[in-house]
Amino acid sequence: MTTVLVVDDQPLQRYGFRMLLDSVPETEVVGEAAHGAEAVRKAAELRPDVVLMDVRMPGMDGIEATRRIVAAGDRSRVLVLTTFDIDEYVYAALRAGASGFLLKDARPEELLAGIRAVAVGDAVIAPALTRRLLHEFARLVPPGGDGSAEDPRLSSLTDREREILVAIGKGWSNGEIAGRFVLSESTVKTHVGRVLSKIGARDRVQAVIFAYDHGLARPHGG
Amino acid sequence: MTTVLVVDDQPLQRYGFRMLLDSVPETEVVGEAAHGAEAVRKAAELRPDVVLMDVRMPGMDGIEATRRIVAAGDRSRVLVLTTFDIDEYVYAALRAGASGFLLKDARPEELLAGIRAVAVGDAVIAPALTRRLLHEFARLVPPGGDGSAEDPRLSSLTDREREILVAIGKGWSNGEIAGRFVLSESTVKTHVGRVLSKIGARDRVQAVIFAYDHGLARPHGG
DNA sequence: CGGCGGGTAGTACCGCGGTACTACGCGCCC
DNA sequence: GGGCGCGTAGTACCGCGGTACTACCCGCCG
Repeated sequence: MTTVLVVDDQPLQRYGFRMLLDSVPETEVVGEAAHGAEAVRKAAELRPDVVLMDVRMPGMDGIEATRRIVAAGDRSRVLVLTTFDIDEYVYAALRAGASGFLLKDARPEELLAGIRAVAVGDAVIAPALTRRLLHEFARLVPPGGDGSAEDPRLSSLTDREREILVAIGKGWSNGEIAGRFVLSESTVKTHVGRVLSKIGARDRVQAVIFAYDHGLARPHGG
Repeated sequence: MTTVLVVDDQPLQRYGFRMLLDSVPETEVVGEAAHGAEAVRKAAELRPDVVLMDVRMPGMDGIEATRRIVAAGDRSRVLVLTTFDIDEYVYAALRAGASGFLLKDARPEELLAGIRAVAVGDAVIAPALTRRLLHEFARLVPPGGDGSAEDPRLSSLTDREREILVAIGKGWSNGEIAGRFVLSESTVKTHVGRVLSKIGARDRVQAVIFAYDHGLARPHGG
């Protein structure tokens, strides 16, 4: 038996969910909440297996409520529902720790399957959203090692030049690079010049951008 | 009617898929391939709506075959199947352009639902994999704009300064920024100087790095 | 042997970038 | 009114960065 907390500011919507979930033996609605604050409170009190969370609500929205419920660490999984598949909602919800994201136009069996999956620790994403999520994901995953053809400009760099480019990507000045690599600044300048010419960059600023775009430099966040 | 090309090195496995897919009216297996090279060839020849692709195969593997089929641009969608949910497979497959990734232990209706979704342009991920994918995704998605506390250095920037920082992140020179923003170069220098001082960067190179690390500049790939 | 790619190093030149400082118009608020 | 934040603009200065060109050493290969 999977216990569910239904969060939505529209009573009729909550009623619909309750009818659906209580109509099957495996799920049971143990509570309802009309806004984020109430959701957080009831989640802590009722400790449901799954929280069915609407995004758009007056006061505290579903994203913030999700963040707090997940942060509370009561093992409740949050399945976010929304009418609109706005990208920001999806990313924000996932970052907030949601275990799933479905559209309200999902068929009943899809919703039930989603709740089942979430309840056992899996995650679900509406197929229509998955496509964009994957596209975004592929863009974010660092290239390399997966066999995809490397940019010819990158391949044209010698090992040394690649090191120099990485160093540029760290924000080091020519003098700093010379120091760390135990080289003369003249040599560094020679390398830098060759790197810029090979990758088609006008100056080291564009080289940094190139390095980031090609995975030679990685965000260190914060 | 959805046409499907089944790719697997094991004849018995192909037989199973064909039986399943031909047992329902909405899908039809129009061809089979035993390895990557054959898959690429037959995909170009038969132009199926969906390619059901095994990962592990002798010779050209499913990933490389996926890459080539997608690159061919024949509008065939690739649904990758594997027995093992090795992370690298998933990421590599998605980067290769696969529209979906399912485990072979999926229930028949799940597989059919997956093919349906892929055929109409959506994407599917096995729930068990989705969880890890989301976790990874949340890690990769840059902070900012989603409610999480923003870096105080970033918040201290005025709107104008933020625009300037973005422009720096594009690799523009002061002169170019002045031209595009219709400003004098002096003004740009003033802004740049303030930006550098506020974010604690020594020069515009480090500003670019800051911009990337904080999601103000985004890779444009390639 | 000679040639070539790669790494190292130097000199000379110039311009963009960054800093310091001043200045003014504007909207806002006490 | 006076102050303040913000955006705008200017002048002056200097140094790092980028370019052009030359040069030498090393390992490899035809």
